[in-house]
Amino acid sequence: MSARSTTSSRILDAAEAHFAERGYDGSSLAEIAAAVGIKKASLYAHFANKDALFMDVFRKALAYEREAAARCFEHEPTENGPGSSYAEDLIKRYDSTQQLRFLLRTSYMPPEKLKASIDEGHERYLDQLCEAFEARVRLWSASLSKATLQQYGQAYVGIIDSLQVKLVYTDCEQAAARWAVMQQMLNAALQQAASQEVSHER
Amino acid sequence: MSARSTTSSRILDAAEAHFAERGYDGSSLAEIAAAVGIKKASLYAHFANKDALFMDVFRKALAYEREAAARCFEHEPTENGPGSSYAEDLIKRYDSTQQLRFLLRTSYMPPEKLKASIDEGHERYLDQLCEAFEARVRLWSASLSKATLQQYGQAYVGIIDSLQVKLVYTDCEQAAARWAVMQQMLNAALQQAASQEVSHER
Amino acid sequence: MSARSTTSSRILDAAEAHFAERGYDGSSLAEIAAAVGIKKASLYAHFANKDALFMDVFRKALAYEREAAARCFEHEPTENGPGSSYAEDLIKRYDSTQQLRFLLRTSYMPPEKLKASIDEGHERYLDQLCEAFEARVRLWSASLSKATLQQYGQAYVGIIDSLQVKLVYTDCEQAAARWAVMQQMLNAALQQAASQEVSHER
Amino acid sequence: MSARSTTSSRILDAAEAHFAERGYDGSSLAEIAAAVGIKKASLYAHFANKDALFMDVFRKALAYEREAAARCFEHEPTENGPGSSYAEDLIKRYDSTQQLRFLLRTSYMPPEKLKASIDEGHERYLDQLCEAFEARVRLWSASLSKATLQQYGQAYVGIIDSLQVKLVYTDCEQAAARWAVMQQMLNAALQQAASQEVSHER
DNA sequence: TATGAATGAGTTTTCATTCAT
DNA sequence: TATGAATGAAAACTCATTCAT
Repeated sequence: MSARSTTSSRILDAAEAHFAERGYDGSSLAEIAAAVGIKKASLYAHFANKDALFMDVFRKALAYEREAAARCFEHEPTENGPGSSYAEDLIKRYDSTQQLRFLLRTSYMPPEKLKASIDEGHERYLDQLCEAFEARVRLWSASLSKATLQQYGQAYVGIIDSLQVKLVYTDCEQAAARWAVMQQMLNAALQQAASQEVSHER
Repeated sequence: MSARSTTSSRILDAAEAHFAERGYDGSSLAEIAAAVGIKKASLYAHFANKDALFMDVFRKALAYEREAAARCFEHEPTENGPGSSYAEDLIKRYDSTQQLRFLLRTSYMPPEKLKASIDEGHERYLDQLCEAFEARVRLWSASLSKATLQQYGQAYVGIIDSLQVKLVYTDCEQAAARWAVMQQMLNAALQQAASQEVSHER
Repeated sequence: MSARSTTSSRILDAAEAHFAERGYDGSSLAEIAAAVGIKKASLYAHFANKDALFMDVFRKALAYEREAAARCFEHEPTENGPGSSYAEDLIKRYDSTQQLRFLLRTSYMPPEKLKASIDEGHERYLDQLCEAFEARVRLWSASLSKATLQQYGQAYVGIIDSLQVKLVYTDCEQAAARWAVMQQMLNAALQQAASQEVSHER
Repeated sequence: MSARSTTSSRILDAAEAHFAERGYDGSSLAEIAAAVGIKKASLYAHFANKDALFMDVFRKALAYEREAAARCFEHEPTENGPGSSYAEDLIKRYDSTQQLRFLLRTSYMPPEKLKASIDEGHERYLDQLCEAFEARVRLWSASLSKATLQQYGQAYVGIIDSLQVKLVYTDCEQAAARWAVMQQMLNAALQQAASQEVSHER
């Protein structure tokens, strides 16, 4: 019924798990097929080749993450600190850690021959994040300069970076702890910046 | 005459470069040997096998990084914010990026079968960092509670994480920019904490 | 259609020939594949690895030999000396020398890492031989003691040993000659034993 | 002091052990060297190459066995059955089993490229055995025909074959048991032959 | 006499991929 | 859609041998 047959999506899941845990080079199609319960040759009835399978997994993971981010920023209550919805959602979505782990690993250490397409996708994600954050900050304080906004956009992405690293390689409790401190720092700094810029304006 | 023969250290360098760029699975001994200018069988006169070579590269890189960190914290001028020496040194040592890239990649995505030893080494590094930072903070403000200290130790490690990520996957200018904001946030938050704890004490 | 595909059984044959002539260590999968007319990677579509192939050849050869022995002892005419059918069949089956040579070589000089399984199989074969011979002797003369029976069972196995050695490493004519003398000796001794035990009984 | 330096003879011993247990192909010079406590390259200061080392071990083992046989037959008491001294000596010399195992393995499954020289040596040994036995039988009963003598020479060699197999692949107790029965059979048959030939002569 | 380093040839095994069925 | 069989390429590793020291 669905556009993608059950087998295809089971392959995507198994592939994601293997790629997340062992990377592109460390994952073999035979093992992925075995995890699905089919034979290696059968994979080719669903995907053109290993690269295509990998890129499908990547596109799916990236799309999911971008949509999650978009949703978070869209509905973020104004009383929360800017970007906190997404950060907290990231921690709450601990069950999708496999996908996140895949995404991180792939974004930062893409297989050489797929680097170009992956980098492009990853950058679009970071830009989206940056822009969404800046938009929230602008709502929160209209007075900040373009340069300052960008600066804090970068800082936010840095915090998300460190959060994801903690989340994926440690656990969600430690990630939550890290977020608590990071958020505090971020907000303190933003307030300071806002007050300074206001005084500057005069 | 030197402890490590020239060929052995050239192998270590070439291996580090390959492992950093392509990971354990993506690197082939044939290519590493070719980069050194020897035949692949000759590698086995210097290293027992691929794992041993990899672990030697890891140990060397880890030892270097830990020494660099130790040196930075030891000589850190008190007027600087805690942990800034190492953060700035990290950015300055951009030439050693290959080693750092290897270290990061390996620490966060170790080859499955070497995971145990690598994790152990990596944790020692993080602990060292955490402790050194806490010691600096204690010098800077003796009044902070144990819990607060630990919290900020974790935050510092998070900042170093995000710095390393930026450094390795973008460039040193953007890393410097990220550090500028991160440092500002960190110090603002630390001052806030210090003043709160003092008021608490009373 | 057949239980074993044509290619698989051709591999078994070629492997048997190589293992028989050069032993486990002296045989290379590349040569076996070449003898079959396939590429060495194709072997792995039929057998998990060299050990599995070797053990399959061993099991096949052992099963064949045990069945041949069982058949001989089952239909042995009572007028023949005990065990003569199998001994003579061994010599007649000169065409299956390759299998026999493989079996002997493997039983007495198993590759170290497969020694356990091979020893087990070989011992079952020797036990079968011993028991079958003892049963025939019992038919021939009911009066012999258990101990004497066992003794001659061992002697028979010894004769089969020496016969096989001669058969495999010289030729069937010399083996036939050896059997002639051995048989004469065996029967003479058996008669002597029978007469002694009878006199003992009284 | 001795013609062969201590190291050389230790190499011969280690090589014999390895070749006896694992065969020519299964033994590596590196392991032999390690067993001696020297490095692989050092072997070449003592032996031209693997083949030469192997042949030296073979020659030594063969010479030892031929001398042992010669000595046994020379001093064999006339009251013993012909060939019994050597058979019993074989069993008594259980400590030299390693050498015997090497000799058997090598004689019956020589490495292809050394087959010619080895076969030649082995045949000389068998001929010696045969002739020595025939000479003893002739002493024991002058009346046997040339053909009969040869026949029993072959039978004796067959018995020695089966004895060696038992000795090397089982243990000396079982070999002794086998010899007991075999000897009984041999002597019974010889007496029968002698009486027949005598009656024939008339 | 001993050895560290190097190497060509060869080993088993894995892998992604193809193709007829 | 699934698979058994086949394969070229490449992987890690071993081995006997050489040579300068």
